[in-house]
Amino acid sequence: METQIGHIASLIGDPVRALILWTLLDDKAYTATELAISANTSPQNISMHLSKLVQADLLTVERQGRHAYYRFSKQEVAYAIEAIANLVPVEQQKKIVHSKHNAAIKHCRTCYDHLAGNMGVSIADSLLKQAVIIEKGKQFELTTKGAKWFLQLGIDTKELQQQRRIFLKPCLDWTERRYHIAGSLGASLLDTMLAADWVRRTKNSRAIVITAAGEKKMREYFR
Amino acid sequence: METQIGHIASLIGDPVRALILWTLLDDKAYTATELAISANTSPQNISMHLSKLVQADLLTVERQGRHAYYRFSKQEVAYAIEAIANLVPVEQQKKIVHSKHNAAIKHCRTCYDHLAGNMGVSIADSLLKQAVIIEKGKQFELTTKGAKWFLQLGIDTKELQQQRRIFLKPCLDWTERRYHIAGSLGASLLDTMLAADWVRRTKNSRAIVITAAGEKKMREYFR
DNA sequence: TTCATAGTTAAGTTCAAATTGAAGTGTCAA
DNA sequence: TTGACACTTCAATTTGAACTTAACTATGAA
Repeated sequence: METQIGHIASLIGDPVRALILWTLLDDKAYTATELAISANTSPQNISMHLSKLVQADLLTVERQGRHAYYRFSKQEVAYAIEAIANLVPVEQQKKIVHSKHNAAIKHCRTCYDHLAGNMGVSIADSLLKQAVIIEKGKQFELTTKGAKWFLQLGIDTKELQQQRRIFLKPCLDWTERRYHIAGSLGASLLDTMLAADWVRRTKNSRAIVITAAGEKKMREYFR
Repeated sequence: METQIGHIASLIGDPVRALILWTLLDDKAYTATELAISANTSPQNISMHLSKLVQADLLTVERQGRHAYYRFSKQEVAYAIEAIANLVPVEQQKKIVHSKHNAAIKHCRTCYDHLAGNMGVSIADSLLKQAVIIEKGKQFELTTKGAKWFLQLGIDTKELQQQRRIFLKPCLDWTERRYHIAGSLGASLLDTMLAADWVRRTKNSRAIVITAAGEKKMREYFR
């Protein structure tokens, strides 16, 4: 029995696999490529790791066409990971608080040209909280503080406002049923994040993956 | 955070450390040497592993004279290990049942010259169940089947019965408040187990440690 | 004091497991 | 049918962590 426990624990213990499991903690299915990006490793390597996790029945695969979707095989896997997370020494726990928020924004999609899904909604929330934007009636408005905030990211809001396209508007996300930022401002926010490699597009789908570097930066800017 | 989880999991994941943690699961304190014996490795090596576990705050040490007593630093450690144990595939779960019994007999002592404590009581129970011995009034009696059983272990019961010393009697263990096997039969059972390296005496105490090999054998003979 | 024991520390070796590189299978779209 | 893509497999390489050998500290008993 000790042997089996050791085996399971060592599976969770590898840095790459820990990242995989952490990513899957939102209980959604991810493709091998998505996981490779978020764990920052090669496709061959992620494939090797995933097959080990499947063999130990921590994960299951579902194959659809040329994609392989990986997810937890049972809830108990998440429980075990949370129990381990619970052992992380207190000095290092500050990071957990942010990470929990992170976990919530892990799954995200693009809505036409701007960020939607959990992530888009979370970003909109954060910007409202930081008074970068404010709600006016059924619209969003940029504050003067907000203009400076976007300038930090290299986004010139004055220039965007002169374009013909609608500058800023709330967009209702049908999965979240809450608002996120659309319009030219939302689009250039996404462009900036893609350019800075905070997030990457996956081919053939509207899914977006957050890179390791992006996670840090987003914590900084969106709390 | 993922990194921390990976770190903790890899600490649990090492075979030797998994054995240490499994041993400590009864929530008692063990010395380094006791743990070295039950994990079947060298003192230097166990010391290295223990210091890692202490540094990660999974264990705490208490030093008394020249002994170092190790125990879980908090209950959460046991929870995490149980959560991982919970992930062991069903085909391999049969072993758990035995192991739970095992955990129960892990802590044991000697009573004069025979096995007492949890282990002594468990062995007595097993021998009664297997009809190696039977209860007659307030005494134990060896069955003919039992004589053969002891012969398997290389113990000649006929010879023992001719000695002046009392052959077989129940002995009440004050910690367990239940009976175990004393008399010359109990003594030679312990001798045999020591000779076969199923268990070892620790110096300076009445404690007895079960070796890895002993665990297997005892499962075989005592179920 | 001397000797044995419990435990730790440090340097060197060994080995298993992650990674990389190269190549192959199957799917989808032009 | 061709090429791009998603994923996997296999051999070759690298590397990090466990283990070993050796030496040292501290406690306790003769």
